[in-house]
Amino acid sequence: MTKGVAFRRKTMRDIAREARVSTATVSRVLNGSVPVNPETRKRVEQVVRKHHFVFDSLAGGLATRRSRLIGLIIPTLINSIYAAFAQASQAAAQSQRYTVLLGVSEFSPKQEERLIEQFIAHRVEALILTGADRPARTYQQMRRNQVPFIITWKSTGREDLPSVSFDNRLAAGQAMRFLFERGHRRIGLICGRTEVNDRARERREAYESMLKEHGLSLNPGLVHECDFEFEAGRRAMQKMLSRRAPPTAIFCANDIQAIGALTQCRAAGVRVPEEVSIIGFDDLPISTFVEPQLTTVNVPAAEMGRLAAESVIRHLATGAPLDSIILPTTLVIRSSAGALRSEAK
Amino acid sequence: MTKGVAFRRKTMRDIAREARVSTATVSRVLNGSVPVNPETRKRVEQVVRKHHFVFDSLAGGLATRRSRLIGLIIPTLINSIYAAFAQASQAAAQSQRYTVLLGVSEFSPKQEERLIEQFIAHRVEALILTGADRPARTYQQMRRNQVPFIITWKSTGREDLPSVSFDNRLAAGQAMRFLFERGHRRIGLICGRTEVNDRARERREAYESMLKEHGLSLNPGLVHECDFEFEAGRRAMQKMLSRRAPPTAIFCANDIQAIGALTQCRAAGVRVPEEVSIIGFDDLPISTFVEPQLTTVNVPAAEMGRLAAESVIRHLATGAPLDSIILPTTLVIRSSAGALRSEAK
DNA sequence: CAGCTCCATGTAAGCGCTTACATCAGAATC
DNA sequence: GATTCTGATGTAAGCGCTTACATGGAGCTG
Repeated sequence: MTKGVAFRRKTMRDIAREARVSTATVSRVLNGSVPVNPETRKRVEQVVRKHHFVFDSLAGGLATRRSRLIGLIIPTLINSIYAAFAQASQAAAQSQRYTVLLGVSEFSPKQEERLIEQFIAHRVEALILTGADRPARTYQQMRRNQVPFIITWKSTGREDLPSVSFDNRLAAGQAMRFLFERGHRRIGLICGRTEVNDRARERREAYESMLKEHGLSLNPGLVHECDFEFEAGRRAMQKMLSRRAPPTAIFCANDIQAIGALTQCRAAGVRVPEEVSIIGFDDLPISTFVEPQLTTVNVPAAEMGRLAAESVIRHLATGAPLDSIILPTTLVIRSSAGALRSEAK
Repeated sequence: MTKGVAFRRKTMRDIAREARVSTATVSRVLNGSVPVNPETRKRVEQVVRKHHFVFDSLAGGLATRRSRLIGLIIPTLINSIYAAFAQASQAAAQSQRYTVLLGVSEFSPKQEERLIEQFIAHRVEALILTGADRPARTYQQMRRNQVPFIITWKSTGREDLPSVSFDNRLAAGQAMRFLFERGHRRIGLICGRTEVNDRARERREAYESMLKEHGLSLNPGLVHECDFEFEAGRRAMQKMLSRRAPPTAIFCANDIQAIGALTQCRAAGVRVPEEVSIIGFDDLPISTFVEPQLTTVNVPAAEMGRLAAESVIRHLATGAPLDSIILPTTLVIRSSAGALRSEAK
């Protein structure tokens, strides 16, 4: 592996020497910005190819103050809805010759802050973030360093916090409305941990305010916050079912937990949707491959990822302001939720 | 956003001036390598904090020829087994102060090659790759640029292609052996596209050679290659079931397709495992949340991701050779596969 | 007290690019 | 033929770090 002499990659200087031009000309050929005599160009290109010259983005970035790097920070990849989002972002960035730095915060603001600082040190040109919930210090850090950022998965409604998202409240409302319209009143909620997840918080708020709207009081025993794991959803459902008056419907603020809940019903011999309706959130591909098929709220994860990257790149290229986008969500009615049966209440 | 004057981040020079030391001393304080007088150190640290100085990795990398960047290239994030792998890699890199460049190749060697070149331009210190199937040119490109790489998800058995993986053949063999031991002889295979996926190829080879070992001839109608989608698995199963003599067992080379297959059985009223046994591969979290629970081969995705990153970083730090690791896999017996019933044959 | 060590710090030359500015040959103008 | 213009190219000063080497003062030694 190690040669006798220290290894040195070819530099533009080497290319320049061999092509008998200056490094400036090599740079011009490579960037194709300024016109270069076709003969010279050809000569340079030949030498570049001959030596498999690879441009040094570190040096280039240092000189131009443009790294062609974008930072993407998500809370987890385990929930495949974020994976779909990340993949779409990466693809969009890639297609514009940007490279993605990936950070997984694991729902920890500390961890996220560390990632952001690290990414800024690497001179990312922009950041794509999940949710808006972070200390003011973190926002200052980005502003101070003039790093544009865009928030995803949560619509901020604030000029100074541009976002590409859907409306979590509205989306959760679609699910809850469905249940109310079908006659359900004793409705449980299973959702993510609201103290570290503002998307879950908004969905929970929608749940609570819809209850209030219908003159129902909040029953804390009907609300379970837990991790994004099938097993957590299952356990939450188990607790709900063991109540003297179990809910007739459950709104799960994500499909992972919904599938956990569904599984528990099956294990407990509780029929879905006859005895209890379950409604999910995300519309994961798996949701049509469980029994019964999951009624859920479709969220445009991939589109959001793509748009976030495109929008931030457009901003970098044109200086156009980063404005917020709100994408629609749709309730996908399948079989896991239905009308309240008389015998259930 | 835009100030009157062009924005300039604080540089080490600014810090040096204000702390009345040279940039060399600032650098020494920041890196903590060379001893610095405690008073001087404190003074510098104060100024650093006061101005929220952020180190410039581009400049630092240019000077040291070490970017603290690692490239991670996977075929997809949609199959959550790769997501788990990627997340573990990222976490391990993060914990050693490395940053991950993420590339998703979508099973395209062209795309992968582009990513690799781009990553080399960004001066990644190492690459973590999926599978060993790529043109010699791509390997040359990495070697020419002295970028160490490690192959994952496939054990190469070659010194010059270090890998952190499990043995796909062995693992697939575990599944097949289980079926043989339970009396199955007409066994179908559903797997990924072997022309773009050498992991799938190895699993298919194991399937074929186990058939041969048992004196069985390969029936092409019993083999389906398709994408990593539930729906693709479902369709493949549909075709199998519509045969005049459907297989009594199916080996699915990944859980996604296995779950698709399972779903199709349910839809077609074919009981699993009574009428047909289904065995998966990956042991995704979802596999215990489907009905019946999936018998599958557990692969150490997260551990592999972590080890790949750690091993490559150790190599960078110590120069220790990158040697290959083979991790064990285990067959997890649940309910979707069972003994051949007499009436089935 | 000359000579030596040792430690903390400074000096300055890069790292591999970009780009403002200078240069220069040839074409065009008068 | 002198002047001006134009287009292609070169020159060289950075970009913000690191680090080999130089420096200089303090503390020892004999």
